[in-house]
Amino acid sequence: MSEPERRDGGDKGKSTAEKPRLDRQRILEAGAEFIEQFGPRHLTMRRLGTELGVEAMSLYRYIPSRENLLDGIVEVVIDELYKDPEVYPEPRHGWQDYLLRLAHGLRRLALAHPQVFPLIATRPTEAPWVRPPLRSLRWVESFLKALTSAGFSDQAAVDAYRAFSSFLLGHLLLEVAAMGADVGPVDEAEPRPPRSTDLSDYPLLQSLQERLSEDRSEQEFEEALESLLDRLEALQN
Amino acid sequence: MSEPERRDGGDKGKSTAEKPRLDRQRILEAGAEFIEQFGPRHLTMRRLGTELGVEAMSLYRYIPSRENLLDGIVEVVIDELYKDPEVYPEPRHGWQDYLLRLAHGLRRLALAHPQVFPLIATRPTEAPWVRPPLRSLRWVESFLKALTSAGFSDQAAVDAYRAFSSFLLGHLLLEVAAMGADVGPVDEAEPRPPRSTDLSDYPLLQSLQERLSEDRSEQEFEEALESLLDRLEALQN
DNA sequence: ACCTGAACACCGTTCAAGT
DNA sequence: ACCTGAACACCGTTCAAGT
Repeated sequence: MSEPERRDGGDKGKSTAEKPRLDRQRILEAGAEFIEQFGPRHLTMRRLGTELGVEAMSLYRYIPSRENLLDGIVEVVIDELYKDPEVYPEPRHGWQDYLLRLAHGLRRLALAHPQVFPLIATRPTEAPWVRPPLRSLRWVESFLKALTSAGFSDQAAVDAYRAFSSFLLGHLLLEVAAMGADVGPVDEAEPRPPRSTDLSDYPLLQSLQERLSEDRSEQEFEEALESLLDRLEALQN
Repeated sequence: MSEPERRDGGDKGKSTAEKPRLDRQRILEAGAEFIEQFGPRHLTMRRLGTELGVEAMSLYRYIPSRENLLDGIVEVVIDELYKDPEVYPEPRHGWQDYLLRLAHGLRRLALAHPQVFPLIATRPTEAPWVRPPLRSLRWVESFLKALTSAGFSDQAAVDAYRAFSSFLLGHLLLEVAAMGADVGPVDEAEPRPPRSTDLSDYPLLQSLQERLSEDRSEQEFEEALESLLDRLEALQN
């Protein structure tokens, strides 16, 4: 059986990723990638189609609307949390370890997808009590189980869930914003004018600007997280 | 010189808010109102024009682009903070009182503009260290002055500013989200199907659903705020 | 000086038609 | 079964033209 040339494997040297076939998962992944590259504003059914080597209209066989596309992209991205080996779906070394791992996992996810994260933060969830950035029944269940098993009352577990959510949301949204993420244009041409703000009227800002511009996000995160855990510890019975 | 009738004063009794004249401020206020009514997604140059009794093209005499319109709306809304008599631009009864008033003022503002708040939270600011939800050099200066005057070191004041920002952002974004705000459609027709999620696979959620649906946002806010102040107190020298 | 009509390039989405 | 072409209603934005 000589195989002098395989006829399907040939990549023809096209530089972009090939188009193995259209399906929902592939469209969503391409969408996530597109947003990470150009920002949510530029994601268009037509441009995404082009990206996939297909007419925009073809996407409608797999995705009912642009809104649904965005929701799907958010889902596909947060689903990565399940694949993070550092994050356990149930506590193994106590609830603090569980929460630390979960928090760090979400932070890694946010930093890996700074342009998608604002969508994770602001897209409506399936129920008002399914809060970003967890966004899934499965993780909320996991969270509550971890705490109640550790001796938290039902109410305390719920309170902890809420405090944990808003802590993560605030910190991570600000951290990705500082990376230049936004729901906005990201004008390819001019990557945003240096715009050295006029601080003449703000003496304190002037003298503190350097300090304000330092990136302390990691320390901030760790300290606030630790303080949150202390606070939660007080809720435990 | 008899003046039997003045020719410019007549109001003609039109019922809707009059169109006294087109100007930037009026457009921005109309925009804020529009977003609060229909959601950011529905705000269109053309629809806003119609709302103001004018063709969309006329807006371009005052507003260079839709992006600029959104930024202007955000600005106009946060500027309300200056008009809140409960919020002091400089501390009068100590830094804790100052921070409490500032936090409560921002919460009132968020609750008064639940549809605009996500824009306040996610629109890019003029410098990365000007964080939402304060978003203005003037408030950052005010904040830092309040704390340094109270004996905080420069670094501690900056740390406090960051912690305060992310606390507010997380809490308020989640609170307005629970009110049904989103950067999304708000389909007038169906105000979102009750969508009673299937919880059969999540026993804990099932038994805690009632508790999870309770609105405890005020207590949450107060408790987290108090805990934040405690944390900041530890930074003070 | 201020507003408008017409036009351009681009959207999301539908549907009959092609392969 | 899957993709496309043509079409519709709607955008943001520009600009010459009207009053």
